[in-house]
Amino acid sequence: MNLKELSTLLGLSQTTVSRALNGYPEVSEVTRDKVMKAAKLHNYSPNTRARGLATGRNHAVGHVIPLSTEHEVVNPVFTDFIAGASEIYSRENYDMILSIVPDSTEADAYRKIAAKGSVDGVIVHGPKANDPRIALLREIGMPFVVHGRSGIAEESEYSWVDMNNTRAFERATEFLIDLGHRRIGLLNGLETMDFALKRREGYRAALASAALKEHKDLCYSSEMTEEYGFTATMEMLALNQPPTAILASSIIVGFGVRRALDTSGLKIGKDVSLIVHDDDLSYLRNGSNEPIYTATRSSVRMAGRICAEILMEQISDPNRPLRHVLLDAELIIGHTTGPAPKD
Amino acid sequence: MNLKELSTLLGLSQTTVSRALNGYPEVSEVTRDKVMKAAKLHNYSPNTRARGLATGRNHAVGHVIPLSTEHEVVNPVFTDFIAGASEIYSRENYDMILSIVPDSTEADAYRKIAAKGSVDGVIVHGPKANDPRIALLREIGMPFVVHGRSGIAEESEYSWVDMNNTRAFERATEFLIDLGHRRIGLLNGLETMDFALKRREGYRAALASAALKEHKDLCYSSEMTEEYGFTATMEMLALNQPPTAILASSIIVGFGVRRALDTSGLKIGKDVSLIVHDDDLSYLRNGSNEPIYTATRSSVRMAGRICAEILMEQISDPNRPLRHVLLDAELIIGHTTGPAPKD
DNA sequence: CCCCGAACTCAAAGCGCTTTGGCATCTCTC
DNA sequence: GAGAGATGCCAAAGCGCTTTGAGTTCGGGG
Repeated sequence: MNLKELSTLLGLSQTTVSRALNGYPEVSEVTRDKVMKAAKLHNYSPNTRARGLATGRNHAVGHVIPLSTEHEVVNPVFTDFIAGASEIYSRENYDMILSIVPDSTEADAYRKIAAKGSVDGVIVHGPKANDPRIALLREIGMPFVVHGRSGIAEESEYSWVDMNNTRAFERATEFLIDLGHRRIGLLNGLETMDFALKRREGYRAALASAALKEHKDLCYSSEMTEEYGFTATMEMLALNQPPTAILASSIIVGFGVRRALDTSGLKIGKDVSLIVHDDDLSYLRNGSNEPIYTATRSSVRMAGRICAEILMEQISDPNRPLRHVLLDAELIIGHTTGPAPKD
Repeated sequence: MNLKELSTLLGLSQTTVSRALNGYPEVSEVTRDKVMKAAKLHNYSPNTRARGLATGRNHAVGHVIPLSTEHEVVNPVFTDFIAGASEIYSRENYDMILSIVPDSTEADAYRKIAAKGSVDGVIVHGPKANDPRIALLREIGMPFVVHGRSGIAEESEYSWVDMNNTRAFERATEFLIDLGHRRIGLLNGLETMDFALKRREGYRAALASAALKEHKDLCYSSEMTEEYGFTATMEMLALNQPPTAILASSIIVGFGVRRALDTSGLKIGKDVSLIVHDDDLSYLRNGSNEPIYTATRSSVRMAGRICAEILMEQISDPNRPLRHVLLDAELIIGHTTGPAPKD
């Protein structure tokens, strides 16, 4: 069923039917009603391509996922993020187009997306420490929102939604220091990524203000897998002076830490304390009533919602001022932290 | 840059340029070359909407994710699946459109997608025991591939890619029985889902052929979270006759089981054995060299690739015969199983 | 030297929609 | 009762592409 068919069926012109459906005032309520009913009855939805072609609007946004050899953004965090974003999209009747592109061809991919004109805006995932995509998108002139930030310099020049990574990890480290811990391991994410750098800074700041020095052999940086948590922890435990506390960059890494401690016969929260960062993932809840892990928590799903909302805003009116949202993580106390053991 | 601009720039007609770009034989190699170069230089990509309108082909496939109150398909398994699928899509230059729709309006959503004509085919995720979507899509006449199956009756009438869930869980159960276990807990997924039902069948079959009876209080069914694994295990351990082995439907559930055993001071693989199903998720690897958990393993990412490939086939030639792919899970032996403890 | 087919190229139609500008018809107002 | 302004509807253009059917050019055989 297309417009033409529907309109001949109704004995009206295409114009009138189109206007009726799109809420233009030039059509009487009676007619509009008739049209609406007929549309529903015959299951008519305007063809998106044609509509897009005519209006220049796609009702679609793009999520470009760099597929790199070193870092996979298609991860559980990403999943929850898009779950959040799509809540907004479905409300606004927008489609979400996912392109997973090898990061070698990423710049091209963005240009191509712009040229193909199939989306009205994009969301940038997993910004690196100094990410060329931002300049690129500004140059192209397509509305975009970054999940995270990239470098400090021009962060006022694009819209972003970020968690306060620095503060979160600073706070977590302070908490451990207050508990008497002096040797604190950091299982960070890949430090090519902006968020990981910021977390590192926070960790460092807390140590510094307690006049503690950072030990190189207690600081790890890698893709955030369970295996990583396990291996790194085992390595640290084998040191002459193993850490009494560990800060893990995700709950999955935390699982690995737990396994390593179990394997080594150490009691979590007693022999070794653990704080994880908890993205509040729907499938990896940190306890339902009561938290299991002591954690810095910030819902990535929420971040997805906010990003999407800002992008919608930006699309509907490109002249809106840029938006910057900094979400604070809360420190929640679970069963994996305790006072530093005396030796 | 659009076709018109590009062609005047080259001093050629739009037809010629279009043909040159699309590989038609009516254009000389010299011309084609010039056109190609210019297109690359000026970063020209044909507008997808216009192209779609003209050809009726979108170069896009849809993934419809039912968002239900009881079951979230946006889960880590889904993530790896689309990572696999998109490997194929990006190779074939297809877009992936994700729609997350409330499952109450799901039927409508499919009709609407068909009517809007923005995709050439769809992949059906998370089929329920008897899923109406399949009949619906056949009626609509849009190419589709199901990840999983739905009921036994007409499974020859649509394309699907599934894991042999029944066999996998039968084999795992047999393995535990061979180790001497008699009380085997099952932490299944939601048994409204087809895959979970099939797993249950396999479990049941193995028990039956060993002349063991199924204990209701050892069989759980729920969304596959860590919390679920923990809670259910704690409950079972509190029984008069707790299980000596547990079968968990995912590695995440397995994490919960591990935590429950730790909490209870029980040694995994000794006091209680554990087999998980391992979807070989990139972020939740079951060990890199050597498996950690004893598991039935089948790569969901691979399933994604195969689904996508079949769908591409089906789209390019709707008359291709339907395809049915049944992937067998391998049983891999990790450190979480051992002979049943004597009491 | 001419004609014919091969090799190219082109103008124009059409995909399904929105939107501009215009045309009836109808209702007031003076 | 006529002109002005609403009101409700319509025809047609145009979005950027593909594709049909119709040229145009060129080289080679008769």
